[in-house]
Amino acid sequence: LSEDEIVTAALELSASTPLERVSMRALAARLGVPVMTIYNYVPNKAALHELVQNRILADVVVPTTDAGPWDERMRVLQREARAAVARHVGVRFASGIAESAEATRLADGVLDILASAGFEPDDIPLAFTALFTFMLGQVEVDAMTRAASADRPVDLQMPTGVDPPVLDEAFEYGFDLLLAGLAAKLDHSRSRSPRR
Amino acid sequence: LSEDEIVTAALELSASTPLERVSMRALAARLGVPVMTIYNYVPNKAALHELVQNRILADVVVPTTDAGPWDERMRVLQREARAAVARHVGVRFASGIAESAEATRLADGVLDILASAGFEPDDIPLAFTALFTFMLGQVEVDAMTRAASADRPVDLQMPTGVDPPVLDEAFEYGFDLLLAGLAAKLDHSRSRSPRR
DNA sequence: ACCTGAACACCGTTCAAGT
DNA sequence: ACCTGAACACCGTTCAAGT
Repeated sequence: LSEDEIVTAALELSASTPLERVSMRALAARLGVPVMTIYNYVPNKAALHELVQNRILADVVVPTTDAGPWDERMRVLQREARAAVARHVGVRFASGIAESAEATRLADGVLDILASAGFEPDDIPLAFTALFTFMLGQVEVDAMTRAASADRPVDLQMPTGVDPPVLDEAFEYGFDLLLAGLAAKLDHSRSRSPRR
Repeated sequence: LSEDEIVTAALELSASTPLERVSMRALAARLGVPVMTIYNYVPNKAALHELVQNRILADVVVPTTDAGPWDERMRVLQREARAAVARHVGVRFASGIAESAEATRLADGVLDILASAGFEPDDIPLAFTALFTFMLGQVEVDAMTRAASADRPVDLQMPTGVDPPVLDEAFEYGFDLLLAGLAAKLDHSRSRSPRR
């Protein structure tokens, strides 16, 4: 038994029940070990969730500076991050998002991209938070949609009938709104102080 | 004892522990009744959460059409909705957001505002989802921040150091990015088909 | 009808005892 | 050292029995 096996088993179980409700007992059963054996590898459930989060985000790469214009790099990064989370059906990040080293790595990636784009130092935390907020909401919306279509075929939680197939498009749409707004701020601040 | 008293007690308890972790037993203790008595008024915990959500959102008003330009009405609505949720420390909306009648009312309000602004029918679900996603993320960010500052004074979950005081500013900033982007789409579609 | 005690089927985690 | 059974202090909810 190893930490890796435990994380893998947790992810497997989270395909059929939300990770937050996978019990240590069920996890142990899956692994074929007594419950308390898990505690030799993982101090508690919160730590397990952090390990799972690290695993999920580990292979999201932050595009290097030479990979294109800042907004394209941002788009790629966010798209990949969202996909990595969405790939695991029962995973949600409601709490403790940045106790994980990988989440910090990605957040730093976003900050680097913003810095390389030339944003005013004052704007960087604001821009970061806007992108972070949207991303968090998107992960939540994705999870809600998956939960809804697991229960009943359709019947989404949005009143009009915003269909699930629209969701990828909606992500791009919303994200583009943010990026376009940020690009406009950048032009504006550049035209006011042309040097640097 | 009444449904109202139960909801009130749940909200009171959620000031010190996250609503999702307020137990029926603790709620009963607070009300000074045996646990099972609650079940005469509320079928289960999920229903209770829905009632709480309705209570919280009930006094958020959707600005009427004569209350100003569409983007200003949208700003007021979202600002008020966020404030209503943020007012209750331990409340989060991760799951089942639109089982509540009040949430549906507000969502319909957003859709009406978008329609009154003159968006193309195809854009409305996308614009709605973008705003909804951001709002959901904001509620989550607010809750995370409150949880973090309850445990330890500072030490936020964002890497750089996005301070809590910045949060209101960040909400306006991100929301403005979305609104500005939407306004631009509106201009664009108007200039292409000038009639209507 | 409305109420509620006891019980059921769960939780995460501590702790002491085993090798 | 590593392992783990038993126990503790909880859960939400069902069910049967009370008025």
